[in-house]
Amino acid sequence: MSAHPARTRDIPVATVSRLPLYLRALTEFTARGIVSLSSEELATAAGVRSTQLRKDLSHLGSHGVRGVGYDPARLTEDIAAVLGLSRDWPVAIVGMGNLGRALAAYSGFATEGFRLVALLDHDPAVIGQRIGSLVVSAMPALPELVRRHGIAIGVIATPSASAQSVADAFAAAGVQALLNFAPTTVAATPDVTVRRVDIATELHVLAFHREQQRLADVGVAG
Amino acid sequence: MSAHPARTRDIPVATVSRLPLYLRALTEFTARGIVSLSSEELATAAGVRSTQLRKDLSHLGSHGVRGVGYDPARLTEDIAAVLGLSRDWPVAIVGMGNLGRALAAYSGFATEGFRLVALLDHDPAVIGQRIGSLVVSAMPALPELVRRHGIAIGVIATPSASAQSVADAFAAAGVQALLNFAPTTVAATPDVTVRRVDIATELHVLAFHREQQRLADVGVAG
DNA sequence: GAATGTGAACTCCTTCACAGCA
DNA sequence: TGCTGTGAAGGAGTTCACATTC
Repeated sequence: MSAHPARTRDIPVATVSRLPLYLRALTEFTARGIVSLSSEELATAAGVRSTQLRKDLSHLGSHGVRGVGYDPARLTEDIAAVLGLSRDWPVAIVGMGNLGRALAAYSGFATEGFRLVALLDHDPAVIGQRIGSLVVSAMPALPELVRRHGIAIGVIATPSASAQSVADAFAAAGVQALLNFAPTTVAATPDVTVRRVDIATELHVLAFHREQQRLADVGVAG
Repeated sequence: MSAHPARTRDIPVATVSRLPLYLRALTEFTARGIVSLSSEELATAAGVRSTQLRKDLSHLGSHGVRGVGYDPARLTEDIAAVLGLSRDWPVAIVGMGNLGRALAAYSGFATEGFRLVALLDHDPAVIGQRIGSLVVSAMPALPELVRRHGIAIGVIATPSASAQSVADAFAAAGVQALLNFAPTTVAATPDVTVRRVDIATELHVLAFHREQQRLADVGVAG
């Protein structure tokens, strides 16, 4: 195994999940024509501390200049490379309810290497419908769609009850990266990465924080 | 300050963010008529280790019986109380694009104490439209809506460019818990809790994992 | 005997302090 | 002098091992 300048291995997950933030902030700076940038400026734009940013970048073999700062264009390229954004990432969404349709129309899929190539549902009333430029397929078509388009990422936008069977169907078809919007946990083998976007949980956490604040206020007052 | 059986203070954030998972799993067990439950069973259903579950519950002053297990109904109440779900949480959504509309139709808001009471947008073409049982209001109406409905949680479903100003408007109106769906970081004073749901970031993290896998495979093969 | 509850060890992440370099 | 890059310290969260209780 040879030494590699930007070994993308052993980068902490916490760091990886912040790289997209840096990328976005960098895009804005680049658009404004900025050609040099301090860690302090970039960190502020991304909503983190400058030490955090520098430590994160150190994991990917840094590209700043001491006493000067960073070149936004260069840094953008380096981060994009680590995230694999130079490749093409075909995406499929299963579940064409309100959320699925909103996601299908979501511009975030169109940018940055992600490309929506298939929409699926198991409801015969929805199958065959045209949503945007795609036609909704039936679930049995999944393996063929995965083969044809090289689908790399599967999005689960079904109700909880169907989430596990959809995850299983994706896994069986060879899709090893899943984004689960259903408010439930899905089990998967270790070779499949599952990330959860859980709106109800976020609301609960917010409620907890407000309740804490209220109790603290009452405690001080009483 | 008196000792309190379930001091909801100093519960780790990580624990709080798992409580909703336990709550969901418990709901299913209760629905099935289960009256006793081991930490192992509940943990499996929630997708965590049993030691993790027991440690989490220990932070809220546990209510299990050694050698026996937990009473789902009792545990549900205790967790719901910690999360403040016995209260009513009026929610407002700003931004009636695809995502905002999907969220407005999202059933998760209806359940568990959350109640959608206001929809807002700054586009005159959208203001006055009826979405579900609500009519879209203009942004200047926000303070009045917050007062009238006691809005506790604000949802930001606008494009990135507007996210900060919407966050500021919520804060100025006294809403101190925000859920931000815009793919950007919003700044807020410490008394305002902001949580981010970032779909693009999740996709990026998944892409990174797949890319890692691919590189590892190539490395082994070559 | 069986399962909970928890101090202690361990791992992971963040922040600090400062060495290194233009 | 100014800002990056990083070892070391500190803090947070998870897992382990086992004492505790029914």
